[in-house]
Amino acid sequence: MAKLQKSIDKRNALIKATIELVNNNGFHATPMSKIAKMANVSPATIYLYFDNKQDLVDKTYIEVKAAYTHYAFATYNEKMSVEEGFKIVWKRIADFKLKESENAMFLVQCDNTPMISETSRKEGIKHLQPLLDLWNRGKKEGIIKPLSDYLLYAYAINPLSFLMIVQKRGAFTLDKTHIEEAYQSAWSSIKVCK
Amino acid sequence: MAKLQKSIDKRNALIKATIELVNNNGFHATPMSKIAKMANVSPATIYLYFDNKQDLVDKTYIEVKAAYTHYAFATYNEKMSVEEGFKIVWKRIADFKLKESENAMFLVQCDNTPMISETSRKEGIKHLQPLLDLWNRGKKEGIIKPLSDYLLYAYAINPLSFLMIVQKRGAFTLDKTHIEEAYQSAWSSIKVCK
Amino acid sequence: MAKLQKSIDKRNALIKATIELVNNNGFHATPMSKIAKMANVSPATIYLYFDNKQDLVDKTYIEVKAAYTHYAFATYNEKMSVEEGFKIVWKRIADFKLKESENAMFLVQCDNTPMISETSRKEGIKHLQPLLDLWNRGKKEGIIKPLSDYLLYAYAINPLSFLMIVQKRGAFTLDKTHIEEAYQSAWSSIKVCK
Amino acid sequence: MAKLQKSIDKRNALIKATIELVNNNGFHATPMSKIAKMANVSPATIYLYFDNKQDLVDKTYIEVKAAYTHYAFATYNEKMSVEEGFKIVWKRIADFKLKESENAMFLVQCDNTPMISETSRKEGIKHLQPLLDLWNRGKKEGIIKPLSDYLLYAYAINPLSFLMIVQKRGAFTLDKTHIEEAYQSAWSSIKVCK
DNA sequence: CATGAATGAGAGTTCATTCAT
DNA sequence: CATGAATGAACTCTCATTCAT
Repeated sequence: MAKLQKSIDKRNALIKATIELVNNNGFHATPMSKIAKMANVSPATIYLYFDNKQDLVDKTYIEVKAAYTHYAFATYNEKMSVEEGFKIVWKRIADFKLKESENAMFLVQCDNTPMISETSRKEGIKHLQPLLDLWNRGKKEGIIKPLSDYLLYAYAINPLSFLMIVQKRGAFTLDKTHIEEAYQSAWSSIKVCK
Repeated sequence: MAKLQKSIDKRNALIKATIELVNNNGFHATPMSKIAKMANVSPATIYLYFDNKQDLVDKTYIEVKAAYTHYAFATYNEKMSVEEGFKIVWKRIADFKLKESENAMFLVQCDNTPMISETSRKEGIKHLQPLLDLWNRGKKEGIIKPLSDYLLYAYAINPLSFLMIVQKRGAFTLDKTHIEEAYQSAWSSIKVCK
Repeated sequence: MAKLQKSIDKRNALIKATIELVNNNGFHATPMSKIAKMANVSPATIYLYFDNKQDLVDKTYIEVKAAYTHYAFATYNEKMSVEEGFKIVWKRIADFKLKESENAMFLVQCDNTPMISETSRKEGIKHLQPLLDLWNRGKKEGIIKPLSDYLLYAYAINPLSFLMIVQKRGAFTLDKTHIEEAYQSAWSSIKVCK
Repeated sequence: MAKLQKSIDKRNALIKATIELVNNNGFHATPMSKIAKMANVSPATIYLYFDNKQDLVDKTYIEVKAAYTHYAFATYNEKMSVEEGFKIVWKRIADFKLKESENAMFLVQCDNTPMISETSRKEGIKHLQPLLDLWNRGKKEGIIKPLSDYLLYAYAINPLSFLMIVQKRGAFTLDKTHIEEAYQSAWSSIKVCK
């Protein structure tokens, strides 16, 4: 029990170190030795928990992606109206990107870079289904524009990633007003104009 | 003169090879030796044109970014109405992302990764000024929402990058209808609703 | 007693695993962890039975060498005539090399490689004494050529190792006829021609 | 020209260092770094001449094997009588094993160990053909026993390897008399007794 | 007696960069 | 101007060995 607990701690420390270092340096500029050092273990220890570097970053990706979607849908349920449901999910996503920006930055880098294996990428995408279901419902009810899910995602969700990055780079600070404005832009880009 | 010409060819070949290889493998998984091979020069020759690897990728970034903005504004002039100007620029940007997707992909990877030096990033951003000017005009005329430029960019332009990536990954194909729909979403997210 | 029994089983399993893995991969390409796995024990357990890797392989060598010589002389006794005695021993050795080829291969690899410590090598050689005694008797009786024991061994015994190896590699299959021919060659190379 | 010469020198130095170190320590106990040091080059330089460690040792093997057979047949021609031809070749082989014992030891280790790739092993075996041709001639003429080539090799040639090893270990010194005795044993083991 | 977890040291290999030509 | 050869430094990963349990 004590042993097992300790193991999970080390695994978590490794995942955390991976996120931080990859965020700052990129995948290939992050040596295993630095990850080990930051996690306070020997380089060899990493290989007790992960097969190799690719496996480490893949598993990190999947874990962060799962945390992301879990957070996004935590307060949502399918009985909400489309507009309310979207608002709730959108706000939670915005929250995640701002409050857990380390995690969110990591996902952005993974999603825009050839550093994640294709299988892990697909694995990570699965958890978004509830949002796609919500949109389908909206389309049927004539509330959401009848667009491809990719287009809806591009306009309703993806801009938040961009905003998070520029904020992280210090060029700009997102405050509550901006969030509200962003939400309005998101909603107006996908809702059916009456 | 002949010599100089030859030099420019080599430089161009190096830039091109860098783009292609970084697109497929990422910055740090792209060795100088491969770049040299693809450009049909010796590794040592790279250092006649660029200071080091960072300089090579920085200069590549700036050159591609300049080509991008040049393309974006090629048919625009400041006497156009705000709506017309935006439409023209937006369509040119969409065009660039689809037709010159190698270049566009490269920019996306640079912009979402810590691989470009901060100075080069700033250097690359300057050329977008005409679009910001257009938006300012639109705000004054009450046509564009009075939002931060970052927000406008996030909703009006950035989604195109996302769409280009998913298309590149083969998950989705953008046709003319999608482009038109995307434009409508972009415009409705930043225009003032009357 | 039960505990001791269990220990001997583990020790034997370790020796057996060592032989098999070293045969297939060589000494240094055989990690302790694989030996442990094949013997169904923990890597740490090996160190309860052996001081270190060198000790493990040295003790394995001595054990196999002892088994080899024990087998060779099992049906021999010193009252036999020189020719009969040699024939009996030679046939037993041939038998061992063919029937216990795993063990025999292991000895060959040890004897042609710097993997065994010098002391263990000397330790292993001692058990051959009865054969040397037989030869000395033969020399005195004028039946065996008055050659150095090394020469006698080289021609009378060592060829069997070579034949075993080529057979193991699949290039060639030794049948009863071959064995008889080999014996004739062995004997004619050391007996005094009349 | 000067460049090319220098390259060949380095390659030769690497081959030589490989032989010496593998002889003393075995394949897997010979790190590339030591080979590099002994050859007075950087570890990275090895990879300009060989693909990897396996390739280095394979190519070394083939080169030494070629030198061995070249030496063996240098003074032989097919018009010699079978007995004379065999004697000449046998003596040359004995010479090689004693005078170029580093090379010969290396071959023995390669041939009794799973360190050489199967393809290289086969490549190395080809050059022995003239000896097999000689034996075939001898069999037809009724001078050589009608045995498998493997048996002939086991008794006529292979004992020399054993003798070389024990001499190298210092247990025994081969002088001219021994060589003559060994030759007689070799010849009597394969010739047809009249 | 037996272990799984942990690790320091070192393995093979790659690569950005330099330099003699 | 252009190069192929060379390399030191750093990379990922393995392994013999130890130790708390």
